Amino acid sequence: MKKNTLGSLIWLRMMRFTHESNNLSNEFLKQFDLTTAQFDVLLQISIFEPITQSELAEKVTVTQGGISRMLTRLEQEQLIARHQDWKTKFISLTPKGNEKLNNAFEAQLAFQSSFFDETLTKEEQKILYKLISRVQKSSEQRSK
Amino acid sequence: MKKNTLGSLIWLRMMRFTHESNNLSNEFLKQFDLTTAQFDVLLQISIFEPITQSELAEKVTVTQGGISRMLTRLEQEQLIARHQDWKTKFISLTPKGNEKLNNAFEAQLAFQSSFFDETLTKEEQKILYKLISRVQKSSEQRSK
DNA sequence: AGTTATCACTTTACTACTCAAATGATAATA
DNA sequence: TATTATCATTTGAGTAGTAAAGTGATAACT
Repeated sequence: MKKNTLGSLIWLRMMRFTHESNNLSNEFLKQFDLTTAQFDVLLQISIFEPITQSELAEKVTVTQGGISRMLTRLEQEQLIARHQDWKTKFISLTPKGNEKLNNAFEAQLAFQSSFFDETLTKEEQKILYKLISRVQKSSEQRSK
Repeated sequence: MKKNTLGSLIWLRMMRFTHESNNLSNEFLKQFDLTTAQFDVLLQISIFEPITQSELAEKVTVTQGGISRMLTRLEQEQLIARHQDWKTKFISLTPKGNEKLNNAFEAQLAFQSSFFDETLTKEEQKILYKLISRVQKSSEQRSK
C-alpha cells in the first residue's frame, strides 16, 4: 500500500475541485453565452484596459498563441476591440462587451462564492484565502 | 470599480494555482515520460484495480470518451491491460505500468508536497486540507 | 426463435489549447 | 537607402478533451 503525503492529498482535492467547479461554471455561464475562460478574460480586460495581449496572457495563464485565438473569437463577437499601436495591440472592452460582463458579473460571482458559502463560515473562508494565496504566489514565482 | 466577494477571490487563486502547478507538474514528469493526467490515472488504477472504465472515469473526472482514448494510449504503451468480461472492461496495471508508477511515485508526491511545504507549516496544511476537503466534497455532490 | 432493450465502451465531429515557426511593422545599422 | 534585427502577434501542426451518436454483446420480452 502506497503512502500519501498531506501535501499530495491537498493537491488532489484542489485539482478535483477546480475541475468540477469549472465544469459547473461553464454550465452556469451558458445562460450568458460565455465560458468560464471568456468571463475571466473579459473581467481582466475590464480591470486593466487598455492592456496588451502578452500582459493579458500572463494574467490568465494562457500562452500567447492561446490568447491570440481567444481574442480573435471575442473580437468577432464584438465584445472587445484591438487597437494597434506600432507592434503592440491594446485590448479594451466594447460597450457590448462591457454590457455582457456587467450582466454576468454578479451572478457569476455569486455562483463562485456559493461553493464556499455553502460549506465554510466567513472566518474559515478568510483562513482559506490566506493559505491558498501564499501557496499560489509561491507557485507563480516558480512558473517563471 | 467592481466589488469582489471573498469566495470569488479564493476561486481565482485556486484556479491559478492548479493551472500553474499542473503545468509545472507536466514539466516535472517528463523525466518519467508521463503527464500529470496519466500519473493520476495510473495511480487510481493501482489503488482500485481491477476497475471498470466508467468507475475510473468518475474517479478522475474525465468523460467516458476521454477515458476510452486515454486508456487506448496507455494500452499501446503497455502500461495497462483491459480484460473484457461480457460488456465490461476491467482495467489493471501491467508489470511495466506498475514499475513506471513506482519509479515516479515518490518523486511526484514529493513534488506535489513541495508546493505546500515551501509556504505552510504542518498545522496550516492540516487546516487547509480540512477546509478544501469540505468544499470539494460539496462540489462533487453538485456535479451529479 | 425472433425482435427489442440495455449498457459499457468506442468513435465522430468539434473545440480549445500547446509549442514553435512565420509574419509584419518599425528601429538600428552600414 | 538598403539590410538586418527586434519583438508582439499570428498561424500551422499536433494533442487532448467534450457531447452525442454508434457499436456489439447479451438479456428480456412476445
